[in-house]
Amino acid sequence: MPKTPRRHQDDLATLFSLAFSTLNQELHQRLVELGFDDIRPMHGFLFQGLIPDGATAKTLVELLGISKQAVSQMLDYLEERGYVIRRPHPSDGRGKLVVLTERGWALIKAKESIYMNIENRWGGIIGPNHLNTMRSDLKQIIQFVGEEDLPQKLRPVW
Amino acid sequence: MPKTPRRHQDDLATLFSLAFSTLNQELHQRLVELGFDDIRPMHGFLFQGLIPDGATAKTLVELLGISKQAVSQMLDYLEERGYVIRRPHPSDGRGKLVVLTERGWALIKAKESIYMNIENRWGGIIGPNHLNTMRSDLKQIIQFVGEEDLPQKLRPVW
DNA sequence: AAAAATTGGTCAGTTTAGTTGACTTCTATT
DNA sequence: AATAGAAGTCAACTAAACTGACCAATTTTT
Repeated sequence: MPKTPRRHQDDLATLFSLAFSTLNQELHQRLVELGFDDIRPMHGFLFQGLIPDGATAKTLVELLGISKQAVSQMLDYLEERGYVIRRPHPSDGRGKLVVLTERGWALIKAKESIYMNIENRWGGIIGPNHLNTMRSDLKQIIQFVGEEDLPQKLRPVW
Repeated sequence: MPKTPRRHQDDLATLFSLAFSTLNQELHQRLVELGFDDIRPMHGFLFQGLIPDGATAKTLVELLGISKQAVSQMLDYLEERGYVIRRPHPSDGRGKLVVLTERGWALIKAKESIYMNIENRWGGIIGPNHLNTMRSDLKQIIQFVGEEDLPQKLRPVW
């Protein structure tokens, strides 16, 4: 009896999920090698919200689509480890402005360089044109769906 | 001062994540409408492992990339709710064979029909050719990476 | 200008979904 | 027959989200 190992399906949901997982595994593996061993996948989405001039927790809540308490906990974690600092908000006494520290910026740079490397390699597999087409197709779909279904929150994770 | 709402980035990781999230939100929203209100996203990957003739927990562990105890808990959950049953394994007294019930199959059919509908709509946005190209490009990349980095586990979530 | 409602954020406790460790039963290897 | 390995479960723990209650500052209403 031939051993036919169970293969993953090829519906889009599975493909997106595996592609994302692949990217993230390599990213975080390399970040660990560079000394960023305390960063979890979800943090990446938060960091993007802080570029370039920081953000309030409120903004991050909207971006991530999670509760404000969850965001606050993530910020505690990242502040303890020196990636961000919370400063009083310049114009709103209730709020705080979260900004990147030097270490936070170093992480961003490292992330960008790693992604660039991966995308180049992927371009080698399917060709740069296909990769660019994929990117713009995905952007189109996400934009379309985002406009169509305003009520539902579009969050980076499920 | 113009209100410039924070937009998502367009690196591939973000795009994959948003695309996946979009698919999953619509899928689960519709499943709830059809009465499948107790299914969580991760369950989908498990169900795929049960098509067509069931599987052992061991196989599911390899497919999902999580601990066997976690798989066992998921199976408890799904068995309680009538989606699967655990039968003694026909040839290995230690093992059990997990198979889909009628309700389990009904869920699979519903899922397939919903995905087909979504993919058709997406084909309308970027064109069917682009959608097919995207699918085959993703398959190529995942296959390539999977062969290259054998040690690391390729799991459907992070 | 005072009162009321809203907003940004935190504190505390809970839930969900995974983890590890210890164990039982059955199988495979000597 | 003895022992090592594999499939699966039980129990306890952890990570990361959640909800509810609350405080302080701001904005709106009267």
